[in-house]
Amino acid sequence: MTEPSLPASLEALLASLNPQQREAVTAPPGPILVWAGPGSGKTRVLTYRVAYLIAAYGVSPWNILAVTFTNKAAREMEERLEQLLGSTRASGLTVGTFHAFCARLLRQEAAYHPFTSRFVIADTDDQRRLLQQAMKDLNISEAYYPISLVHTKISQAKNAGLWPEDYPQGSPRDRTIAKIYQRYQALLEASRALDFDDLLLWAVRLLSEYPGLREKYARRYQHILVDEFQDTNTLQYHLVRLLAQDHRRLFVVGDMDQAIYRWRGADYKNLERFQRDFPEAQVIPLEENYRSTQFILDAAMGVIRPLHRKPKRLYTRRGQGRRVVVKEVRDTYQEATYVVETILELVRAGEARLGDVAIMYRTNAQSRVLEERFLEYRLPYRLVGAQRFYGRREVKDLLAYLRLIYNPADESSLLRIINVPSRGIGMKTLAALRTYAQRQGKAAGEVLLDLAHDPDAYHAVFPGRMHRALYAFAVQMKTWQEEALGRSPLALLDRIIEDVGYEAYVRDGSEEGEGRWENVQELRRIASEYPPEALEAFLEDVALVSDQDTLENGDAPTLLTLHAAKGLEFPVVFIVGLVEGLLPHERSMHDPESLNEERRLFYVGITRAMNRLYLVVPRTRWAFGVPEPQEPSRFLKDLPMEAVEGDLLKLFPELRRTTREPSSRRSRRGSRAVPAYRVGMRVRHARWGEGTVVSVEEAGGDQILMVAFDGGTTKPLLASMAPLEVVES
DNA sequence: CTAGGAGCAGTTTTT
DNA sequence: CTGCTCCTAG
Repeated sequence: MTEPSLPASLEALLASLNPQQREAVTAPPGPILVWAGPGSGKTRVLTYRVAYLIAAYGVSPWNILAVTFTNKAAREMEERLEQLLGSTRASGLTVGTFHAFCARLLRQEAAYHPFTSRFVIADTDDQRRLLQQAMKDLNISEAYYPISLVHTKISQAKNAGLWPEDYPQGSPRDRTIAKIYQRYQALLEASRALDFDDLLLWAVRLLSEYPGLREKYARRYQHILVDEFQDTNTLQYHLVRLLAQDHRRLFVVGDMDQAIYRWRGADYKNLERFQRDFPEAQVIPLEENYRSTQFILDAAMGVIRPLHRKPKRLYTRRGQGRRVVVKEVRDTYQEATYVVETILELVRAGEARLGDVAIMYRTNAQSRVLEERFLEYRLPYRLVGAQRFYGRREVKDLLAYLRLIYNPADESSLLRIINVPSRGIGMKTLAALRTYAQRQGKAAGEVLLDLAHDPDAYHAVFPGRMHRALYAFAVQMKTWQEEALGRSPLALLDRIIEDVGYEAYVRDGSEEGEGRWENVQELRRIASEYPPEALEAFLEDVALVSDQDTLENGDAPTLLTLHAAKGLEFPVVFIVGLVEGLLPHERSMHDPESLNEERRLFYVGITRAMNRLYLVVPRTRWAFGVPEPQEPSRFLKDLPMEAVEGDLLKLFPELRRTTREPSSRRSRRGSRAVPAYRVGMRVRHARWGEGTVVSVEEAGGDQILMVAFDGGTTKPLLASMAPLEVVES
């Protein structure tokens, strides 16, 4: 490509970037890896990069694919580009999550897979249901193979790109899981449903198996950009590589320290894989932080420090700012009170508005106590979490109706609502229907449609009472399906609510019933945003909503998990429940890699804060109604004392001594830090000469090393004390 | 077939 | 303390 000529508007835009950002935005098309620290303006860089490609190189938006981590991020990028380029020049761009992109591809290319374009996306509930069914079919006991375990195993296999026939057959257990996996896939296929992982798995299969198809997409997407690359999984990486391997115009942005989705198959090693597959890639770091004040960055560096050989540098020009507050409280109730009272103080002092504040926690369950306190104080709040809404029974019921109308083969939706509200179709009737359907090789929903069409033919199949109950429902279903064409999702929804008497069913006079009815209204509101004929889009969107997508604008504090906080920023951040067992979570404590991930999660939380950061430690937590004493999180010990005020020393009296020791690891800032030693490193000792580190044991913030010196002796050494330097890492 | 009660098990993070 | 499954009586 020739040297681009720039419109004046773009010149001005580039002038607003720092040199590293500008380098990333204007780098000649090719493989590019941007190492973006927190708050370094990576969203801006991504957006401007797209704008630059369009404006400077004349690339058509049609030829650009940008993969974002959430739908919200996709929407924001589109809006920003429209502002930058005008809606005409920005239109035609493909932006979205991996899942959304794959779903679109699979609808487009229905000829290449067995699902037809009218497939539904199986959510976690559906997956459980189908797994249950699969195991029942195979006579496998849930006692030995808990659904959750089987689900995890299968999901992991899929995310590694393994089909049932590829599943490792090592142990008897593996063979059993492979069998379940196979049956589960068959059930999905019969329901014309794909689970979340299938979207990726099938997309990658089609692109790998059909070179023509791959070329078609690779030719269309001449430029590919991927955000949050450290959290891509193997399949996603394959997908990107399939599309970019020829033209190699692949722009990825990532930060290993923010890798927090290993548990769902993400692998930050994809960053290394990328550099191996695209050795000519230009690597551009974004180092300056524009978000946080220095004390907050110091805290972040302290926490992430043990994961690095070399200390990580994060710097800002925003000044030191206020110290990070560490607060010890008696229990989670006092914790909630502290959070609310502190917010009120900040607001009263004019230091923050309600909407500036975020409260982050490790597990969703922790939000409850906080919510209660907000209600008590009559303070508004925003709760982030898609499951919170879309997981509700009434919402799932109504969506199941819509899904069934869209795809009558959708067995789990049928099972869900065929007797909700109850219409006399019980276990017996249902069993008869399913047995018959199975014998006919049809889906139960399709049998029902047929029954509605020709009831007389079924008198021999279903005895009197059964026939009547099934027929009544079948007719409704058929009517809805005929009406679905040309109707808007909202109109259809209203029709269903009306026909089945869903309002009376939900509003049983209780307060809870009113709450559920409100949820129905909220679902109607969401549906109302879709035009006629948009049932498919509506169903797909609600299936793929991310937590962040539910974050609305408004002047109220935000409650969210640390995972959901990724990519966001807030002037004031509280991180609550900083105790052993929650952060790090007890289920992550026994595996070093998971433990590191918990540490990164804390790092992500800290780096969301712009001006004020509060870390709260409740010393008691109620588990199953019983008080449990809590130990403060081990990660707090890594906070640099100078950046912190409050109860840190009260929580860890032993830190007091350590600070005074000039030779200790946590010595004064600015003095040479002791490196984090790792097995295999080459080191030089003042007395013993060079050697290799053969083992490392973490010990109270220090390391005990065994070093095999080249002279033949092996010595134990304390990292902070020994006159050691690293020769080669 | 439904409703209601007793008894039970269980808490990570999410597309 | 919850939310679920299982069981029994109408």
